[in-house]
Amino acid sequence: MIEKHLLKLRARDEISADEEQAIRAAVGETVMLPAEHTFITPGKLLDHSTLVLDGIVARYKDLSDGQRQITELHVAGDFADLHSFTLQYLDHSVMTLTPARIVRMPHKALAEITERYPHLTRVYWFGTNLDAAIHREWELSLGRRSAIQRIAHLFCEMQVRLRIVGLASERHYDLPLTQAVLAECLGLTPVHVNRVLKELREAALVEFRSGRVTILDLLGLRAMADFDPSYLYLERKRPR
Amino acid sequence: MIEKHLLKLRARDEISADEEQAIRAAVGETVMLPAEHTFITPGKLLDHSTLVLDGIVARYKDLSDGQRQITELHVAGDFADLHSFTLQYLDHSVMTLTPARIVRMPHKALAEITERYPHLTRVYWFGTNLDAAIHREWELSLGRRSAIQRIAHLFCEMQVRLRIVGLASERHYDLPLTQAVLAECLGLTPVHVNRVLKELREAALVEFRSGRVTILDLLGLRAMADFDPSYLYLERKRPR
DNA sequence: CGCTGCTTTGAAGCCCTTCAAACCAGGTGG
DNA sequence: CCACCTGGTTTGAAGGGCTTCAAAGCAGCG
Repeated sequence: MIEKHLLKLRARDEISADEEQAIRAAVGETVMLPAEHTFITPGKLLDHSTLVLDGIVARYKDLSDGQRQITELHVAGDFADLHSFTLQYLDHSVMTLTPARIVRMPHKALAEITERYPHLTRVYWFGTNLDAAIHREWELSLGRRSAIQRIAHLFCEMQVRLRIVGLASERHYDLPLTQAVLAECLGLTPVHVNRVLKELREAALVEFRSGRVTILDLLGLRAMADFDPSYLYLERKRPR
Repeated sequence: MIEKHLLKLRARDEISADEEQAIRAAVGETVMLPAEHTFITPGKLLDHSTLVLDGIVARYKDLSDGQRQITELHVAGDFADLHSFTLQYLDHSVMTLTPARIVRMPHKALAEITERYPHLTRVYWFGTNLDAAIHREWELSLGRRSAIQRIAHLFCEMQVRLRIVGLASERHYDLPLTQAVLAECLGLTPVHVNRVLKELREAALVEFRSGRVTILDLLGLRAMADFDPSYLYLERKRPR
């Protein structure tokens, strides 16, 4: 059930059998959420965090004129809102983009983990810092990368993140999003996303069709995007 | 010495005298850094975090073509890199924009805090999550706000953050940055920042001259920016 | 088989960039 | 005490990347 979450954690640190057991004990029952469903809104007091088992989930912020910016995509194995444990309420919304399976971890259970499992606490603190690192990389994309670079970069990021949890190969993965949703991730209009996808296709770098990404030239795509995966913290520099 | 740091913490949570003492005991000597000095580079293993006492510090990321995006500004009272405690190395650089006074907190000392002061641990975890919230708001600015809105928003944010630590009044604060640095925060060119600053001045919303911000119309400025300070988590919804 | 939501394409326009140069203030040295 | 230098600011003109508006094409589905 939480296998993908464990895969994600173990890609960055050792997780003992004890710790694994603590995690398993902390989560509730599996819940199915429909697509396009906003299940966290800004300012609402929260008493649990949401672990994604399946499907794609987005954090987003709205402007008062209705414009929307997605600030991070979440996939199987991710907590969508682990930061609500310390923040209590969030500054953004969280919604499903596809139908999704989730489990909830009560903040009470998280509090117990922080009392009894100091290493696991640091692993989860690390987890929220990894989300922040992804935010920073998106700031760089939104601020300085061209449209074609932004799209290429997003496809590179998702390939790495999905690969960790066994949902991507070197060349393929499912990403069942519309071009309008991509536009909301990338600070672009749907029309322009469409045009740039065509460019990427014609440059034989990557194809995005019916919710599936096919990478035609991984190195070329990474070069186009100026993609450096180190912000995903998969390299362990030194064991503690 | 760390008074502004305590002001920042106490704006969001209670800090006991014991905890205050623990913080004071954890920091080393005051160090002066010159302006324009990059003191943290990506990938470098770190054994301490940096608390800013004075001056302005920036986190930034570079593209290989030399373009730079500042991902967050830090002011007196902020940790510039508290997240390095769990991350060990960073995905970005950190530099002084002005001469700065800092103190270092060894990760060893932070580790002891996490063992002996569970509440203070959560306060610091909260602190890194607050940085992430600022990153998200900047993603929204970079992705969806116009140039004039971005600048207005940054001035609103800095007014609130500096006010907390006693460095801003309702209408004035020092922000000794060049227009080129603002451009690197906002994903714009220096030329365009200049033009938009003129617009804001002529609209009688805000003036930025010789490193000082004068807000002429706070409500108008906030309306222009679609500024909502709740992402800075100054509202305590419920005591724990 | 027509509806619905998504994708694709075209044409026009604007926001911001690029390139270039003038302006200005503060600091330095003759 | 002014001439000079330097880094930052300001302004102009031209261009381009992305948006806007509009409509056609297309695939899945009841």
